[in-house]
Amino acid sequence: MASADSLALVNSCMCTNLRKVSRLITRVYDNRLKPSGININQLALLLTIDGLATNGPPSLGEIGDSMAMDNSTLSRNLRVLENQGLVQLLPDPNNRTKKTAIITSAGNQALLKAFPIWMDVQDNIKTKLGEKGFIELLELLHQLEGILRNFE
Amino acid sequence: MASADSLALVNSCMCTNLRKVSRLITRVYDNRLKPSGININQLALLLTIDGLATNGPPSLGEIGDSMAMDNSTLSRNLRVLENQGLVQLLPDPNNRTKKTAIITSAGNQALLKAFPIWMDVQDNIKTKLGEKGFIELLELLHQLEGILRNFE
DNA sequence: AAATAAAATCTGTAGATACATATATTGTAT
DNA sequence: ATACAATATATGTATCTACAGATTTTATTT
Repeated sequence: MASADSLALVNSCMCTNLRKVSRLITRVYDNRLKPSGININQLALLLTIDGLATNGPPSLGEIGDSMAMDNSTLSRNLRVLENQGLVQLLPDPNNRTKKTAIITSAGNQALLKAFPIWMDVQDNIKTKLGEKGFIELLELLHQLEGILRNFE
Repeated sequence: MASADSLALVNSCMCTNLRKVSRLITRVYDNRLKPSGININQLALLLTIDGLATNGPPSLGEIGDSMAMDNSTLSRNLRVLENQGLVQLLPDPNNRTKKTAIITSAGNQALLKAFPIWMDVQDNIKTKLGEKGFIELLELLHQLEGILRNFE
């Protein structure tokens, strides 16, 4: 290829940039969340389960849809939380192919311990990026998410 | 927690959103790139190696820095490319602790095969998001990258 | 009612990610 | 020149990611 242009190319790739920033920001959040015993992925899982629980415990499918996470990935990620005693997986009484997830009291404790740390990191980034840029970035990510969810 | 708020919370988390969109966009790119034999991570690696090669083959450390990828991760990702015969890892003659990476002819062929596909997906997303939004998003990601690289 | 299709979850396999630690080399201080 | 510190890469371990295919149950068709 053309050596000189390759860096400019990869620097303009939406996918590569998202992956890179995703790596960077995950390290920052995970590092800060360490004292809480859970990482940002596990925090997001717990919050999603909690958020979807208004009409009974959500099924794995619902959780996976909400997080845009492959069901096989979700299955294994929930296994980790289950082994840590933070969630419990129960069969759906109305449909034996389905399984539902509920947060244990230990899970709720982890959530409460992680929350203020999350808030602190989030605010820190918001300050550094500026409120306007922060909101703009979230909005663009939501737009892109919609596009990618219906990509051909 | 407060069930109703949890979804709003996770929906406003910069890290969670970046991770989610990163999953989604990686699936789209990887799916399209399948005929080329390499995925978007491998394409980014090859382009970075190529881009850094202006003054001789780059060391693993340089590549990892450029991609904001942990060196242990990079080491394993390069192993995959090496096993596929797309890159070659050579000892640095000036420093025996260092290793440098060069792209093989098979690697260049993969690159040339992947490039038009990459361009097509990239243009497709740019059209759907709008040129303005696309550029804005890239700019905000670059800003955030700078912030995260120097986070305390 | 039996056969077929569809849906939900799990497993096999493979790659991506990073922290902690080990190993080997280079650089520095005494 | 030797001892010590710093640098670069690799390995152990664990988690995250997803495609393909298997299994079980539910829904539909005939």
